[in-house]
Amino acid sequence: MAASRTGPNMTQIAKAVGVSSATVSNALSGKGRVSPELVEKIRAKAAELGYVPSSAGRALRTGRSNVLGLVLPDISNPLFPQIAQAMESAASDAGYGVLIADSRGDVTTQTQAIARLIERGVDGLVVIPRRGTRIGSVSCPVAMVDTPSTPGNTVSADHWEGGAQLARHLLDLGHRKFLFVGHDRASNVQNDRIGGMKSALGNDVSHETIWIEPMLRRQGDDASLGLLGHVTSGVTAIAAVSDLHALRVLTELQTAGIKVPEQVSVTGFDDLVFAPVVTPSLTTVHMDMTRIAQIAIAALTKEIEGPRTTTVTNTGEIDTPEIDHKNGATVQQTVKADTSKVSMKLMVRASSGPAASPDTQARMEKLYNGD
Amino acid sequence: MAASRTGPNMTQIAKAVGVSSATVSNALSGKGRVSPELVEKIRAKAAELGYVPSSAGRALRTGRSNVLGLVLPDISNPLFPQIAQAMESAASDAGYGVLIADSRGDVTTQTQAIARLIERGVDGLVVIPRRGTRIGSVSCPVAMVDTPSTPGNTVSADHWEGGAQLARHLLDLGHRKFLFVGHDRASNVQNDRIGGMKSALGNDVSHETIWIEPMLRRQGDDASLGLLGHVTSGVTAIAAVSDLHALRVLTELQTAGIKVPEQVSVTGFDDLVFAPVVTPSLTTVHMDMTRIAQIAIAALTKEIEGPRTTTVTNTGEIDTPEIDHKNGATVQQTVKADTSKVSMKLMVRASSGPAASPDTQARMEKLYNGD
DNA sequence: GAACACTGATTAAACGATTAATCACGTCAT
DNA sequence: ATGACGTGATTAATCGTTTAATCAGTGTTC
Repeated sequence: MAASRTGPNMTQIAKAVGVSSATVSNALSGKGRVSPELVEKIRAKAAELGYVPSSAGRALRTGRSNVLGLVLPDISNPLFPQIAQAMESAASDAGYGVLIADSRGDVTTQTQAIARLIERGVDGLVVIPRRGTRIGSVSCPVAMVDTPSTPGNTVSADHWEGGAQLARHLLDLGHRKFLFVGHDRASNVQNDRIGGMKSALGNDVSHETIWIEPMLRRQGDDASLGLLGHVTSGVTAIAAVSDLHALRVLTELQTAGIKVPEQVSVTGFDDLVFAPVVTPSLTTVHMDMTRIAQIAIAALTKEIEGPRTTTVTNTGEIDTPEIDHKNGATVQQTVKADTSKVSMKLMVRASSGPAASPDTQARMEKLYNGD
Repeated sequence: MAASRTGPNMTQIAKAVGVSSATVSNALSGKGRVSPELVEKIRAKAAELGYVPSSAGRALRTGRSNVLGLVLPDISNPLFPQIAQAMESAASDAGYGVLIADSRGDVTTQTQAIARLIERGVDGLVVIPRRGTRIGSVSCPVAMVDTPSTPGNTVSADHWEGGAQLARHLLDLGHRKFLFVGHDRASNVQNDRIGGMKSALGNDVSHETIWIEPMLRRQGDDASLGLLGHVTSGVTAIAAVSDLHALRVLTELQTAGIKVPEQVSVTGFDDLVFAPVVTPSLTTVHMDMTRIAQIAIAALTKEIEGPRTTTVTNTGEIDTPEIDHKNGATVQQTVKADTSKVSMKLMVRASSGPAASPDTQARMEKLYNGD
């Protein structure tokens, strides 16, 4: 039950062409000194035989697998498809494969998942941490994607500024009484988003925040959020920290007979796949995952291909100046080494509209309640 | 810039304990003949030094990478998280890692993605094909996950039977006029689901099918589905082929002031993450992805670890009888070698209810239209 | 014309784990 | 006592690629 390799290897090509295997290696990689004609001949023979380099052999020799690990907090997160797609694409462009690991929302599992990836020999990790978990020291470069306010973050969307944009949009529409809907107090992302929204509000604006997760835990998964009460007391804008929760809000309001956006505006975050297809389509804030992924991958590959070989062995300089000439291929943008944030994009759709005046509101309410 | 391995290797352990590296290998793998005391000593030393086996070295020698490739039609598919999670989990239990590849909905890209995975040395592939694409011959075992009616399918949910279950549920509630909402005529999955639903209907039941994708192409992405017309003409049950489309239907109806499920029942498929959290919560049909993944992975690992080493070299027997004693670890259920289907589970929630009688319906309609 | 540089190729040694073949040694039966 | 056998370990080859070191030529230069 030995190695079940199918195709030919370098030695076979070498024999077929009549040269040494080193020459084949040099010809195919373009590294050593090989005459142009020979390069062409070797290329042709390799193609003819359907040669596929053995990643195992290469990995063993070079010490690099050209595979990155993607550690996800909870794959069932609806934002995950976007993340995975963007990361896979960026990694693929940079010549890397992506090995996934799901931490199922659990910190212990996350640690195990990371360990498994390391054992598989990944060259680096992209970690989207569970609720701002710190990652213990690992033996390979790590890029964290969380929020700018998380220590150790490498790159992320500027959730705060995205929140501010959204709030300004709602302010412009005349809204002065806000309800923020969060899921989980411990989430850095959610706190940033709500913080950003609050920061844009003036003194004449009132706001309140409710958290879904504790409500569900107390009252069961199908608990009502009691939005009707808030609407009756004058709230005209409900901003959820995710489209998923915005959807919950939207349908709860619609079932209660409240018109969106005529009576209440509803907004979300993330621009999930369903945001444009619901009625009314959801005003939300879009993350440029493609760019985030590019930056994360670029930061990682730079560190992998750069000088600092292992963990923290060398104490001295941290600067890595002379390595930007070789990767003129994929990501052109400058990549801030330390931590960078990518701005979000407001997507104005149909679920946000002018604030109803208190009069209008009272009238409509009467219409619906008193039949 | 040589290999940047961090930890110790077998030779170092061997030296530290005072034995040969072969003994270390045997001790850690439990394969050769090593005295129990020595095994313990080697184990201890390995743990002490923090030994992590080199997957590259092992892969090179054994010819197996212990990595599987997961080829997805379109990562942005909202069902993908479930798939990826289930596959990762099943693969991980079987000792395999999962390398992802996105084909971005394109057949050419899919071929390239598969090629990249092969180059990375995957031991097998799980392919969720784009619209029943046939996979060209590849040099490693492949498990296809599509529909039972697709040739070459390995395992899938029994979409047909799931559709039948759902239709029976709606029939039991008294519905006699159905509207099916599909997205794309070319999808095997969607055809199976609709076919299954139709198969359960009797002669006294009328039904019609609309397809979203052509409508969007003609009228733009925010096109209305014109559901109001169907409802006016007596449809009481609208069954979409996916929760995503069911959500579209639901919110369009709600916006039009039609009560769900009082006037119209709405159902979906897939039990996507938002299905339980919208109001009314969505009646849908759940896929047992965990089981599907287990079967797919088991089929794959069986073929990988089994006798048939490469592609189609041997013409004779396809039976592989004597290899079921060694995998008594993870998946206990018997795995049908050829093609197997996993039954779906009806999730009855709030969006489906008793059919309104024609009278009731007319009355409610009057109430809403004539105010 | 001899030292020298340059070019285009080869040699051989890794990388780390696995494993068939072998060996030393003690036990046991004949 | 001698050959057979079993046990616990070692030896050495192998997987396929990369690369530093080396080498044989061919011009070049003073």
